[in-house]
Amino acid sequence: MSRSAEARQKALTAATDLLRVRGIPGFTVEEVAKTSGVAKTTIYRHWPNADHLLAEAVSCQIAPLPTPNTGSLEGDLRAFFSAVVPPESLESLAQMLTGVLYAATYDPAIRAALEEAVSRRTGPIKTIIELAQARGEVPAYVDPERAVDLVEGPFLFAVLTGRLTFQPSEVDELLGLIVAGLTAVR
Amino acid sequence: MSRSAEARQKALTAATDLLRVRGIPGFTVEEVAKTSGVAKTTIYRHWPNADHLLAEAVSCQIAPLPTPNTGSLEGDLRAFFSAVVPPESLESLAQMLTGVLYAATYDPAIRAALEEAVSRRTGPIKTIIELAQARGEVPAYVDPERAVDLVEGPFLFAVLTGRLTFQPSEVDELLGLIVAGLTAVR
Amino acid sequence: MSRSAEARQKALTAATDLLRVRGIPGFTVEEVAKTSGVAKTTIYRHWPNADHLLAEAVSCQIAPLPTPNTGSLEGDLRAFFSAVVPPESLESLAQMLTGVLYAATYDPAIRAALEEAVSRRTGPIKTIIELAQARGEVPAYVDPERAVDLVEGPFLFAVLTGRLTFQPSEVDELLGLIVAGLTAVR
Amino acid sequence: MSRSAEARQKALTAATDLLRVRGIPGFTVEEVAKTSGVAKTTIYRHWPNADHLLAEAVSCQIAPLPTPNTGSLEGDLRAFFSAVVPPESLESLAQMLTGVLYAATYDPAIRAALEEAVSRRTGPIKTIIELAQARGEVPAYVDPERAVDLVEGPFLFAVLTGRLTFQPSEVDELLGLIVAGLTAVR
DNA sequence: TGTTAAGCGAGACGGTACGTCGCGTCTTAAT
DNA sequence: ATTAAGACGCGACGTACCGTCTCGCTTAACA
Repeated sequence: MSRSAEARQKALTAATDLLRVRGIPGFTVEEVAKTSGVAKTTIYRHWPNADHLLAEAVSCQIAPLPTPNTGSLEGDLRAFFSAVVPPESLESLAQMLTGVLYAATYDPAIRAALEEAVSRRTGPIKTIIELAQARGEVPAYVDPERAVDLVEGPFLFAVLTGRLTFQPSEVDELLGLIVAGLTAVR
Repeated sequence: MSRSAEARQKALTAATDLLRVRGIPGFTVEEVAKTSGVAKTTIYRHWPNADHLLAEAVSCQIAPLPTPNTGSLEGDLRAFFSAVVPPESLESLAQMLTGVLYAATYDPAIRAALEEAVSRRTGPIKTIIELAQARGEVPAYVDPERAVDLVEGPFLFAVLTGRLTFQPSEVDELLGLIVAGLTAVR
Repeated sequence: MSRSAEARQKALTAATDLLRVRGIPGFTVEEVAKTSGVAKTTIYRHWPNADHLLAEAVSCQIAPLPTPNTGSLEGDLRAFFSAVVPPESLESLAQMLTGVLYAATYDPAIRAALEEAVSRRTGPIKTIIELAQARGEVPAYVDPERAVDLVEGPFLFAVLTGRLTFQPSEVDELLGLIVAGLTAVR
Repeated sequence: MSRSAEARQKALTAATDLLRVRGIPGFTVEEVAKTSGVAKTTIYRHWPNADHLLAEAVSCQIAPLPTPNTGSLEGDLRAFFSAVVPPESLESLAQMLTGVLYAATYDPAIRAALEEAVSRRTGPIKTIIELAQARGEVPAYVDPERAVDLVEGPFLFAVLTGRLTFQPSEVDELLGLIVAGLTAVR
């Protein structure tokens, strides 16, 4: 690994760790520099400002996602969410989510990074929907984009408002409503 | 109005204006003090820190919400959303939302204020659901809490990811899916 | 003493000490802040930048100067220089002098401060010259400004080039030449 | 010219130009490297640090000096100073002088270089003095070193304090006093 | 004439200090 | 007793140069 890439990686790792341990309020370029052994200057050579580093640190905490294919919409979604869910703490998840969502509102580059990260989630979901449409489970007139809103939205809302504990029963209930919405023919 | 209340009001008004004009990144206690003519000290006497002032400034931008009663679930929801929606700019809405959501993750008081604000929205929706259940439109076993997630979530998600322009057709489509989900009997 | 003046004084004292101990290369706003207990921000509230603080620290190391009146030019100058001379180390004197002289070349405000400090020295000398002219020791056509150049210059040059140890014999010799120059009638 | 010498020369030329155009505050190894096309690494291979490069850049702006021989002390000195004087701007002269004088205070190598440059001036002057002593114009007991202080000092002082415009009348006046000091028998 | 080692450019790195911004606290004088 | 005014301590920001460190590539001298 090139010298440059090594420094970058060390900084990013330290940033990710720091983020996990101290959360966004404790996330500081100065601290990242100190713990990583990478000079602050170098960090700023790789990221234009603290928020960008934060965004990448958040983004690289999002695991790569599977695109299950169980044969039914409900099975696929259930598989997807059971694969995705479990962060150590929902609160720190909420904090990171909101922190980055916020930063994205005033920085186009962060917004772009966020979109990329989001699409890593929405992509599989869209595929799931389209497979279901191919099978006839979901009517063809349903716009997959909106379907994604319907699938992701309720979970996001529940997490951000702190009203979801991600107990299986809750997830089941939500998924049931969502699947019903998608499969009902009108 | 008491002298104290007057200062508080002036500060809050200035804060709200500042928030609207410059957004969260430009929202500063120092600036609020300057534009309002209220001393910084005084502001800190009324709010424990900047985020609390911000939270209140955001919260008082949220208009009081109606609880429509059109006789059908779809009608009620449509009425509700058409009454609520369109702020000047979706972007500034997203910014304020994320900003406060973020602040709420590390400050319990703000979290409480946020919950209060959120419940001003979720309350009417819950009522709408319960009315629909009373009419038999929505099965009784549906937990109104989860129903609220289903109703609010998709819109929030679409707004935060910048994928909703709130054109009537989009809103219709989403509402269609949501209503289908809620009314389907399984 | 007002709070503000107190902070200023503490910073200035620390700056002066630091300058004496570590010289100009070790003179740092950050260090002044640390040793004085005055916040860096506050230092910058009192001085526009590091050089200005430096200039003041130097300037306040220059003791107030007497204007002797012994009745003869040579006696006056001898008294003046014997009162002024002995800094702990000629090297640190040279360093401070050159440092400030240099800073003055690119900063008008420092130049002004320097001029003030210089005039604290040139003033008494000019007076000495004028007294000597009144007594007839020095011809009337001699411009006191030039006379000051003649009096101060050789010492400055010798100090800056490190060729003066300020042994009495050296000083005597220089003063002898200077007095001769001033008193000769042409 | 060897490849190495060529790079050295290019760097030095660029340094000199940069110094003339932007003065010491704008004098930067980085900028020298950029404008000269010589890599920073190479520059550091030729000079141990920025100050040494600066010193050499200054030093090579000092023209070689004549040792006039007009037959009289006053004539010689007048010839010497008229040959030397007028740089484009006295201010930039003062800046370079003070800058190097300052650097010399904390770096022995620069001090040595400075001494060399200074001696290029003091040498001729000393010769002038000694010739004058041989002719009997200047008493034998005068130490040529001190005489040099007397000759150079006033001009240096006047330049550094910005009180000399080098108009002929000023120079004449100073020279008059200096010559008087040197030739007076006591 | 081919080989090799010294020297070069390019450019990132660790580091120190800079000067700035905003926070939340504190003091003082006026209302 | 509460306010306006404004300085303060603090922590982090992002920047500028410093002097160092690989890295390939050139080039000149030696085999």
